[in-house]
Amino acid sequence: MNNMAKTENTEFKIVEAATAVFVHKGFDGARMQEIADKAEINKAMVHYYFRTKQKLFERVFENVFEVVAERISSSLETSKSIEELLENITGTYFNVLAEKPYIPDFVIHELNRNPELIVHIIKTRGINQAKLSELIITEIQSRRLKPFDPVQIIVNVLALTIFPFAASSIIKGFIFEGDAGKYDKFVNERRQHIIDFVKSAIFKDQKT
Amino acid sequence: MNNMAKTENTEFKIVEAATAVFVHKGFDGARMQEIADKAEINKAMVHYYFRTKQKLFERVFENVFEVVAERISSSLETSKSIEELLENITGTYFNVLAEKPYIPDFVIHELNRNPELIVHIIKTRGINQAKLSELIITEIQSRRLKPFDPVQIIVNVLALTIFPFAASSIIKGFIFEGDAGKYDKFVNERRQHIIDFVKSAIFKDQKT
DNA sequence: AACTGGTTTAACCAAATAGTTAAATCGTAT
DNA sequence: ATACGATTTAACTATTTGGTTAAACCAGTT
Repeated sequence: MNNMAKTENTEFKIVEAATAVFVHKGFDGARMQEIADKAEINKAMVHYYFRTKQKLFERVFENVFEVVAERISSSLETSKSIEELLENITGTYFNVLAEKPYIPDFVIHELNRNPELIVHIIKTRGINQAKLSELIITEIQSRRLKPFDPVQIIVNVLALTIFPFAASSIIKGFIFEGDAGKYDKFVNERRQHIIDFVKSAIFKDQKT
Repeated sequence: MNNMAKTENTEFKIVEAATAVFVHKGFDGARMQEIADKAEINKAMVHYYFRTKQKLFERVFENVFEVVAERISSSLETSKSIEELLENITGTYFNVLAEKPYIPDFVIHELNRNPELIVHIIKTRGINQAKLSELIITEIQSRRLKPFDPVQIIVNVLALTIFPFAASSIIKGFIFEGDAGKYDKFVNERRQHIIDFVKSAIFKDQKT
C-alpha cells in the first residue's frame, strides 16, 4: 500500500465535486468535465477512479441517501410516544433539509427516471416503517387517536415536511412573489406548525 | 393562407410528442430525434416549427402548466365555503394528477433547474391565492377555525395532495414494497382522507 | 541508481446531438 | 399548365460528450 493518502484524497474530492454537480443538475444535466473542474483534477482521473458516469452517480446517490436515512432512523429509535416521534421526525427532516434543500427534488427526480435502480440501491437501507405503524395503531386502539389509516398519517407527515423544500421555488415564486425573507420566515415557523397541525388532526382531545 | 390544416396538424403532432418526451425525461434527458420519431416526422421539421429545443420546451411547459392552472382556478371560482373549497381543490388536483401523475416531478424539477425562466412563464397565469387567504382569515375570525396561519394551511393542502404523486416511486417502492395494487388503493382512499384530515385539524368543533 | 506499481496528464477518439441547408414536393391561385 | 410560397426531406455540420490510451510522474523498494 503506497500512496494511499493521496488516493483517498483524490477519490474524496471527486465524490464531493460529483455530489455538488449531480444534485443540482441531475444525472442528465451533469457533465464529467464539470465534475473534474470542480474537483480540480484531470477528467481522466474521474474515469480512472469510477470508470463510468453511471457508477459515479450510483456512489453519489448512495451517499446522499445514506446521510438522510441514518439521521432519520436514529431519531426513530429514540422516540417513545407519538408526540415525541412526530417532533423527532419533523425536526430531523427540517435539520437535514435546511442544510441540503436540494435533496427532495434530486431523489424524486432520479427515482422517477430510473425506479428499478434507485429502489434497489435504497432497499438495503430500509427505514423501519413497521415500528411506526405499530405505535400509531396502538394509540388508536387506546382511543387517544382518531381512527385514521396509519399509512396515510405517515405519508401526511412526510408530505407536510418534505414538500415545501421540494417545491421551494414554487412557493417562493408565487405565494411570496420572490421575497426570500418572507419565505425564510415561513420555513422557520413551519417546523412548529406541522407539529401543531398534525396533533390537532389526529388527537381526540384537542389543545387549541 | 394555403395549407393551414396541414401546418396546424404537424405543429400539434410535434407539441404532443414533445410533451410526452419532456415530461418523462426532463429538458436535459430529452432528445430532439426522439421527439421527431414520436411525431412521425423529420427532425428538421421540429426546428422548422420551433427553431430551438429551448423554445419548444417553453411551449410545452406553458401548455402543461396552463391545463392544471385552468382547472384549479375554475374550481376556486365556484367555491363558497371552506369545506367546499377544500373539497374542490383536493378533488381537482386528484382528477388532474390521476390523469397526469408526472406533472409534479416535471414542474418541480424544471423549476429548480431554471427558476427565473419558469417563474416568468407562470407569473402570467397566477392563481388567486389572495381570495383563498381571505376566506380562511374570515373563518378564523368568526371562530369556526383554529388560528393557524392561512398560508401554512394552503401549503399543507398542496403538500398533502401533490406529494404522493411526486413521490409515487418512493411510496410504491418502500411503503408498499412494489405492490402496485396496494398503492392504487392507497391513492383512491387518500382523496377523502385528506379532506377528513385537514378538517379535523383546522375546525374547532370536531367530527370524529 | 534502477525497478516497480500505482497515479496523473495531455492528447485523442467515436458517438451523439442540436441545428443547418439546399433541393424536392405539394397545394393553390392565376 | 405554370408559377409561387409554404412545407418536407435527406444529407450535412459543428460541437459536445463520455470514454480511452500511452506516456510521464511519483514514492517507496532493492
